[in-house]
Amino acid sequence: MQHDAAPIGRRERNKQQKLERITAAATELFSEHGVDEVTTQQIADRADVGAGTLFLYAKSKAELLLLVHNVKFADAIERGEAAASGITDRLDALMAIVSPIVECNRVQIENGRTYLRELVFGDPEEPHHREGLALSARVEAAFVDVLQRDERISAADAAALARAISAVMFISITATLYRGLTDEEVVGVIREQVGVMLAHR
Amino acid sequence: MQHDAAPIGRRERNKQQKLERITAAATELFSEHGVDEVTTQQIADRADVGAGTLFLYAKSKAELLLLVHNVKFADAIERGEAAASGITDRLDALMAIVSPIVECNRVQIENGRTYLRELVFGDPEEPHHREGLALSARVEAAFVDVLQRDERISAADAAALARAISAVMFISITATLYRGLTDEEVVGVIREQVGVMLAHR
DNA sequence: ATTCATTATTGAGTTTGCTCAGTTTTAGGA
DNA sequence: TCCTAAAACTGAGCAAACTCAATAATGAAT
Repeated sequence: MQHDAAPIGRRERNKQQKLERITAAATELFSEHGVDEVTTQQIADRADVGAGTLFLYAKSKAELLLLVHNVKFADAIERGEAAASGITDRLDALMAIVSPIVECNRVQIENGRTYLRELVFGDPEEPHHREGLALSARVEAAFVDVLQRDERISAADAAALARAISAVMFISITATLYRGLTDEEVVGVIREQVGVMLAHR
Repeated sequence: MQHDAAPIGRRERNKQQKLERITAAATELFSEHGVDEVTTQQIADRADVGAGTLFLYAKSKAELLLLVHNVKFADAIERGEAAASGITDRLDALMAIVSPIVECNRVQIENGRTYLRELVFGDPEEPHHREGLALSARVEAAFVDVLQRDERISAADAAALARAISAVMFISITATLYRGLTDEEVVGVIREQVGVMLAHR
């Protein structure tokens, strides 16, 4: 055996396994109980690592949530991009991107809110945070793509509009004001605002 | 003496004085060191009350910041409203409301970010939070006022646009991405987005 | 003035995210 | 195989927001 040319020793393999156990533990516990109801100790226990070890793999509990939730966010974006490409109406296409994102951040509403909060307010130097920001950028790029189908909209204007749409989406998903609404109602609130932005264009 | 008809006994007076001491202590310490660098113990000490007493007057450290910062926010809004009323151009008028708000939340950037974060993510049942939300509503109303000067914009559209502008303002002030910008640059970023929203209207 | 129910205050104690000094494990050279 | 430096791991301990059982102050009724 061991015909593996890659420099992967026991050490590297162990690290990888630990990261996987931690990720799995955090994913399960967060989605079952919500991020606020889970202690880092519980995660460490289930991952079978020391309490301190956790923080070698993610610098904070928030980073741990980013690590876990980025996967779901990325999936939602992918679905949205695919859906949008098949829709000609601009507003409908934009909302096809928005919808899965709203949904994915409201499956466990506390987690979604905390995730987005961390994305805006957390430390952007941390690796999982960076990945989350990259995903956000990808969403804006998708908005720009749709907006640019209309050649009357300049690149600069499309970029500004995409930013504004992102801001509206963020607030509509996270604000406590909208906590009681259904996913569809939140999407409706966003659609209304985006619709007005596009009016006469 | 004591020709005061109001039912204000020693008890009520003491409570009022304590609240004032706490408010003063929090205001001074927060603005001098930033909310994250101040402990509730320090505030209690300077206000000359027990550590537990603090939480009878504000349910959390965040509520304490809301209590303190609401005053500055209200002042900024007032100035903005006054300035906007003397400006005919719609975009300029909107930005006259935005500018003081951006400024006031960037005097001590950490406090401004935490304040706005708490406004969106905190417990809206708490009294000082409610007041903050009322101030936010007042800002949106001011936006609506300006937008409604153009009778081609329906009431519903004005309300939707006002919400969107608020969202853009929130993100532009708080996002870590813009941390390095000057106040003027942040205002510029907002102006660009609001300008595009209003284009062709 | 005395009693006493109500309200306000207190600070020691709890919880929990996170740190760090000490220990164990690994890889590779002699 | 043994030695050693570097890397990884650990859990006791720290800090700080917040709680709560015990205590004190208040004011109305007698």
